[in-house]
Amino acid sequence: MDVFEDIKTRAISGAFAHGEKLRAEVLRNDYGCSASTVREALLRLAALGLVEFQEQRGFRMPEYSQERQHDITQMRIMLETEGACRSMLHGGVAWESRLNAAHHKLSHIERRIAAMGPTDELAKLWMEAELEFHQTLLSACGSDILIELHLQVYNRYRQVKAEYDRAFQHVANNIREHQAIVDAALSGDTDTMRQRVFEHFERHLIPGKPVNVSLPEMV
Amino acid sequence: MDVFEDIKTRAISGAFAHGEKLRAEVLRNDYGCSASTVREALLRLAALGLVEFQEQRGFRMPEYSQERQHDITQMRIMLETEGACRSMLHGGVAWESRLNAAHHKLSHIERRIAAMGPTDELAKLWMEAELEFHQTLLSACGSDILIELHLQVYNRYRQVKAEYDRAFQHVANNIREHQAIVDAALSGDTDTMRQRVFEHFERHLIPGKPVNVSLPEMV
DNA sequence: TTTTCTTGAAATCTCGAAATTTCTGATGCA
DNA sequence: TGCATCAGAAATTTCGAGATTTCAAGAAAA
Repeated sequence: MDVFEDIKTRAISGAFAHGEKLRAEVLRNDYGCSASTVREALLRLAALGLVEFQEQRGFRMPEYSQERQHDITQMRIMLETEGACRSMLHGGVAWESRLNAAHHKLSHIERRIAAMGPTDELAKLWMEAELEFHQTLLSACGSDILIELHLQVYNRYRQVKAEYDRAFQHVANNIREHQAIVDAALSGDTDTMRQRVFEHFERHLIPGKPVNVSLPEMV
Repeated sequence: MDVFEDIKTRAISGAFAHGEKLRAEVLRNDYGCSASTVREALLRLAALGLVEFQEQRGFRMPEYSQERQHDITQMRIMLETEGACRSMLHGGVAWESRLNAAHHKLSHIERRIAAMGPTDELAKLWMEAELEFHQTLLSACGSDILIELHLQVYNRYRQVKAEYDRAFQHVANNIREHQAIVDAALSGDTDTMRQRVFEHFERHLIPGKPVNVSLPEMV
């Protein structure tokens, strides 16, 4: 079993509480490996910002704060706006159809959740499809590093919103907003895309707090 | 000695060649510690993108390519533009004076290098002062995550440009461009800042390749 | 010659124990 | 009581050895 990947999944999907201490000696029991192996995984997660590390004081999950959520959301807006707009310019029809496919898969799952409520199985599928949709959005941007930084920020966002996600009360909005993003992609108008990406994230910002300043004004 | 910090410094300052293999059993000799400790440091560096890691195949330095340089430069432009403009809006006089101080220190070192050539001692001071200047530029932006991602990208940039830096042929341009950025900060005009940040990095881009699209056009 | 297999060496990864540091809370003193 | 000190316990970090995997060179087969 891949200890790193599994702990990462748990850290992102809310299996650990905000601020919870993560002890290698404890986690090893879940994997039947040594504490050193767990420690190695935790160090890598720390470098990605999913876990906090203090020398001689071990590991713990980041604390929740509204400011952190705002900050991460803001960064997602910035990276996804830039990535989506670049994809629109360079992606061509191949990208548009991949985006359409990713959206189709995601919206299918979201509609099932809206209809029958969120089972564990559906929640897992949703997590995968949601990431895939947003990654597809950026996939034709031509910048490896933009994609890499986005994944880092995306994971932190998921971690912060894990509790919120579990309720799936946003699912109706999500369906609409994702559709609006796909429409913008097909329209070819980057200003519209900017607006749609912003609207998708708007409710996770602290109202009134300033957002991006080097991007054109929104709202 | 802090193995992680020291290997990081070496990886950034060009002590290892592009593509060079990094073996824990070899590096341990430089620090008098066990291979596990070195391995731990390398894993953390890999998570930051300063070293590449392949399972069962160890660690190596990233290969150089013009595309990688362009990509990283582009990301620096994006993050520093955004961070500098936000700092201008929220930083106030305290930020302006810190920026001035950081620039004064940096330009002092750069003038000495221009006059007497780059000694090892001056090169080390320059590395520190250059980072401090650019971090000060972003320091009042109000976004922890923007600052963190910028540091990651900055380090990769330094790594890619380590050879180029050593010659210090750009030092005259640098003095002028840093001054121009400070002037823009004091002018209060964010459009000017955008332009000045872009000009500072322009020569590290691949000519003709598209840059940011969600930011206003430049050049 | 080219390809596949074998085999020994080298590199990587995992492990549990030992060394070090931090935490806890009990004791003594003002 | 309030504060400092000092064990003992617990947690963290380091270590070198052993297990596993990859790499490389030569032999065998096509």
